[in-house]
Amino acid sequence: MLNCYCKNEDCVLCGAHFFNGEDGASQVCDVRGLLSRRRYSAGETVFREGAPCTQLMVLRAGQLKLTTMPLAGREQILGLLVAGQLVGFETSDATYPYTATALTPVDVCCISHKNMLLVLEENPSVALRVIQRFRDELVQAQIMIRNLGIKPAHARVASFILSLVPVGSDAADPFPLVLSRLEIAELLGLSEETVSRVFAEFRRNGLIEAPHGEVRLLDVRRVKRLAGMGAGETWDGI
Amino acid sequence: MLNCYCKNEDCVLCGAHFFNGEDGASQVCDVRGLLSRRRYSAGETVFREGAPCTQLMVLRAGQLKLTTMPLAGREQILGLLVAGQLVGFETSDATYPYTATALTPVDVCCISHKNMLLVLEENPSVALRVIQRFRDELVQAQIMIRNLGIKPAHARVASFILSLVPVGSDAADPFPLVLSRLEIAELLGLSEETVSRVFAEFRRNGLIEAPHGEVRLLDVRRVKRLAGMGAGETWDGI
DNA sequence: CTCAAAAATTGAGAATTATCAATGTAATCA
DNA sequence: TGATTACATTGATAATTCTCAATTTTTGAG
Repeated sequence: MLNCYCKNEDCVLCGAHFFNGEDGASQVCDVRGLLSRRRYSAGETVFREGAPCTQLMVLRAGQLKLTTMPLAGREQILGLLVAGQLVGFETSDATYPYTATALTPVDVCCISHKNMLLVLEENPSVALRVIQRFRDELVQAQIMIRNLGIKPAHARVASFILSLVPVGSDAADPFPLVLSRLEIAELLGLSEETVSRVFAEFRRNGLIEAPHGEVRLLDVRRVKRLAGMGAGETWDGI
Repeated sequence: MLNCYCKNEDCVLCGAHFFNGEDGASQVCDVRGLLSRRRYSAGETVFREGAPCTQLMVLRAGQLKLTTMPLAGREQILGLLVAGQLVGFETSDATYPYTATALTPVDVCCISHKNMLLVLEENPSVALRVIQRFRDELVQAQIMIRNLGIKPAHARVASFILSLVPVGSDAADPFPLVLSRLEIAELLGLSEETVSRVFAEFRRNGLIEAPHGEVRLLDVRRVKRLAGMGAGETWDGI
């Protein structure tokens, strides 16, 4: 039995998956007391860029957006976090390098860096999991770099829409869209108006339906083709 | 005494800094036999995107660029690696997610993933170091995202030039530029011509000198101001 | 339910950047 | 050295995207 708040199997800190040894349930997690749980409602700031960073958090439920200080009025969303991801790892200057804001109601497990070090030192498998999470985030960031660097507006929006499709769901089912047009723009490095226009164009061309707060893919093939499209390839020939 | 190829103190795998315990030199690294060393000359491909990924490498000397498969003719450089950084960590599908090319003569220490796992399991402090490296790379990637997302061409080029200044050197000293204009363009998400024009403009305005293969900052203040500049701020008013 | 506020859409014109094309310059090799 | 090739610069034009402004739609409060 696991002495911590988390229930599901693949919590980085305390899921059975992580703390149990090769032989199944024989090893037991003992991080009760090290963990605390917090909840935030949609729109709340979880932490602000520059604030002291002393806790590592595991996102248990909900979605977060990470943003930097606006530069010349514009904000840039650095990434979105979903359940299972880590945030707030120790920095060289012990301050958060970005602001985290809840996009939906959010549930996090917190552990102080000091305690996290103890856990890591005693549980090599946890360290491996943590490394794996960071690697995944790095891969995500590299995908963003690629998108921002070479893709024109339609392709960015198409990629973004595809990235929203929940894993294991039928691509034809509608899915929720928690970001506003402005937030999508901030994520994709575009203006709000450009995002709106691309959505309109996709709708006109029968690629998607986009009632408020959700999206439905009508033509996955074409959206995928657009998403992979680099600059210079024609749009309406597809 | 350390039984491995690496000599300097902060090698992730075998530097004294990493393997020795709190009490100094009492713990000894024993990774001889696990490590192999490889060298590449400038322009050589270290590994190619999609190739089987079985080794973790520590860049000992030189610089690497990481690129993805060109999309519609354009390549995107995902990042540059300098001495001390890790590359080739295990992926979910056991293939490299990008191509690594030597920009200068390069020297790497290699270790198989299997052996790396052993090292990580036995040396928690190595795991912490590895996590730290990944976090640093993630921070780097986020800086790139911010640059690509919100900065106009001049600001990107200015940031790039500033990022080249070797740490601890006088900012007024010239420093080498190993990337071609095209490579800079691929890194910054611009066209080769735009990069060339911005360099020309910087030169005309007395901000830099840029003889072949190197750069020298003539007016650090103004370059810094430009680097921080977002879209919409005027350029020639500075 | 109605009104006020916020978000999304649409249009027109301006700014930035890309593309195409030509020319200049530097490095390389026989 | 001269020829060849790659790299860099510059100009003219086109495409993309942004900005500003005006509407329309949606949301939430009372």
